[in-house]
Order: sequence, then structure tokens, then C-alpha cells
Amino acid sequence: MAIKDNKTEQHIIDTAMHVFFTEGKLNATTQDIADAAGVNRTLIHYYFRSRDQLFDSVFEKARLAAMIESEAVLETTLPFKKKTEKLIDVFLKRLKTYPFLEIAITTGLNQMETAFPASNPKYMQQFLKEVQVEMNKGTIQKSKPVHFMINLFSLIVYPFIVKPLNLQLFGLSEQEYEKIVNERKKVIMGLLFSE
Amino acid sequence: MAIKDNKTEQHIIDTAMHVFFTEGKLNATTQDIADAAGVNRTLIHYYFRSRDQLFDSVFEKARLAAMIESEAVLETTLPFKKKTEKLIDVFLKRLKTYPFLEIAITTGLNQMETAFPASNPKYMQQFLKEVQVEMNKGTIQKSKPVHFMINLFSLIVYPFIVKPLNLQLFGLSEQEYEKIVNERKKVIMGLLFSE
DNA sequence: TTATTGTTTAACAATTTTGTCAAACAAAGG
DNA sequence: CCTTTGTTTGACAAAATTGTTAAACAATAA
Repeated sequence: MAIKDNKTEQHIIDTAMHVFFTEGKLNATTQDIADAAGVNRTLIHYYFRSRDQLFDSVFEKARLAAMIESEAVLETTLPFKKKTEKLIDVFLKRLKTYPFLEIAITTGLNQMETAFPASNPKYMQQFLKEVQVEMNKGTIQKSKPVHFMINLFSLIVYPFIVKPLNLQLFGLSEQEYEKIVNERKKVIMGLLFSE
Repeated sequence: MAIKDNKTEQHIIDTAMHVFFTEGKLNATTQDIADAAGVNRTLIHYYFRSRDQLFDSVFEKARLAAMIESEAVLETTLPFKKKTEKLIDVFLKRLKTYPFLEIAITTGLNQMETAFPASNPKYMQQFLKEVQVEMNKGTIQKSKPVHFMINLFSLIVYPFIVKPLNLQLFGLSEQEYEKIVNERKKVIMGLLFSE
């Protein structure tokens, strides 16, 4: 192979994403990932130099993608309620594939010496203003706009994070829980919007 | 010291709880904990035999305590709304001390080969019936009772889990976020109960 | 063909983390 | 004092994980 051939590299990335963020094994070793990918462990070092660089690489890429995806929705000119629905869709879709990405993002943040560049993006500031407008109109509960966002994110994300716990606590099967999850959008919209 | 003296053991437990569930370093090494406790690392093996047994020990104790605490509230004879408020109080208090216990419980569950004994406790079944009654009365949004519980837990717990992320996303200081957190109870009650 | 480039592998080395052990130490009772 | 019991420590061993290297291998182009 004289010409570059990145299909192995991509395969390792895909596998790592799956092991880390789908299976939730955030501390998987290079051997774990090599096994899951069916490749020699040394290849991970060949392509990514170190275990940490592999993790950082896939993590940062996924985090950025998630950010951009949300941003894209929030910056559309859809009416507020539609925009919220779209945001729920986007989140639900990602969470079904990578439920643990969210956990990685937040627990990761906690332990970073080198904190992320403090962002507070403008699209969020902008959307918070829209939230304020809706509160004034009375379409959503009146409080600080941040609460609306926290409520929204909480209601969407948390059920995915605690799925195994909920299965036990409520005595549900995988199938029953998936059904519940598919009802979430409707439940959330009903809760957040006063008709 | 001829008579048993468990203050070092207790100190290690307390420190481990803090490192694991307050600081969120769920993968802290024995050295990390020994350092934090200011004791020789070997003492951890002396008292707990292995790192895993230390973790399992404090984790299982904390998990059980959390369960029992919730159970106690749900089994009181308070009216539904009061009971819900009390539950929020109990959760908020624990989350302020050990925000990462919840994460440990859920991510832990995911990776256990030996799953917990499938519980689905009766007190939960009982409370779900009460939820159903309230839905019929129209005091809370009509859907499956599980959704009410999921909504409740989500709204309480999630803001703690994603605190660092939220600080950035909304451009808030620690103080501002604490203020927000202290408003959660009111916001949640307002959202879940129609008046 | 063979030289070149990139890929894959096994063997090995280094590091990190965990676990063991024997000896030192401290308190209390006889 | 000295024995007993429980505690603490440092030195050491073992295991797990990560990282490096050199050599084998495959594809392609000159």
C-alpha cells in the first residue's frame, strides 16, 4: 500500500466511539479497543501515538460535532416552538447512538486541569433572549431563561444516562423502556409549553 | 493500641467518598486516596484488602443509604404534593454533597457483569399508583406514571451532573449557578403541578 | 524487478497501579 | 517490664497498561 489508506484508522475511530460512548466504557484500555476492532493493539499507537490522544481525538471531534449540530438548530429562523422540537429531535438522535457522550463531556470537564476555552457562545445568548420573549408572552413558564434550558436538557438527556437504573427501579424491559423514550418528545413539549 | 480503633478506617472511607463522589474522580487510585487522606497507601489494603473492595464498600453503602432515604419519604402518609416536595429536598441535599454518586450508580450499573439483584421495589410500585391517581385528578400532566418519575428525577439531578458544562454554556459563575440551583425546587414544582 | 511508501505484527521495555510482607511501633493488661 | 493486640510503615513483588522498536509484509510506481 503505497497510497495512504485510512480505512483502518477510521475503523479504530468508529470502534473507539462505540466502546467509549455507546457502551459507556470510558476507561477502556488500548487492548479493549483493539480487541473490539479486531486489530493489533500496536496499530492504535501507530495511528494515535497514545491512548490519551486516541480518546481526546474522538472525544473532541464528537463534542464539537454535537455543539455544531445544536448551534445549527438554534440559529435557524424557525418559530420558537418548532425550534425547540427540532432541538429535541437532534438530541434524541444523538443520545440513541452515543448515550455516554454527554457523561463524558461533563465528567471530563470536571477533571480537566486545562479547562476548555470558556465559551458561552453567542447563539446561546441569542436563544436565551428568545426564551425571555416566550416567557413574556406566557407560552412557557415564567422564570429565568436559564431554567428553561436546564429543564429542556434535563428532560431530554437524563433518561438516557440512567437507563439501567430506571429499568430496575420501574421494573421495565428494554422494549418497554424504548417505548417510553419514544414518548419523551411529546411529554416534554406538553410539560414545557402551556398549549 | 490494643483496643480496636476505627477512626483511621472511617477517615479513609470519608476521604474516599469525597474523592469519588464529590470530586468525581471515580477512577482515583489507592495512592490518590491515600494522599487525600494523608495516610500511607498500605493502610487502604490493610483495612479494605483491595482498591475494588474499597470502592465497592463505600459505593454500596452510599447507594443503599440513598435508596433507603428515598424509600422513607415515599412511604410516608403525606399528601402527594408534599411528598414530592420532600423527595426533592432529600435529593437536592444529597446531590449537593455527592453529585457524582448518581453518575457512579448509573455508569456502574452499565458495566456490571453481575447485575444488581433486579429490584423494582414495592414502594415504587405503590407511589406510581399515587401518581396515577393524581393524573386522573388532573393535578399533574396526563401520561404514563413512569414519565412523571422520569421528569422529576431528570429535573432534580441533571443540573448537578452537568454543572461544569452549564457554567460554560450559559456563562455563569459558581455563585450564580448556586443561586439557580436553589431556585430549582420552585421551578420544578411549578412545572410538574398545574397550580 | 526492485525501490519506495505505508501498514501490520511480535517482542520487548517502561510505567503505573496494585498487592504482599515483615518489621517497627503504640497502647493497654497482666 | 513484657506480652499481646492492633496499627503503621517501607521495601518489595506482581500485575496491568502503555509505549517503542525492528522486522515482516503489501501495494504501487519507476
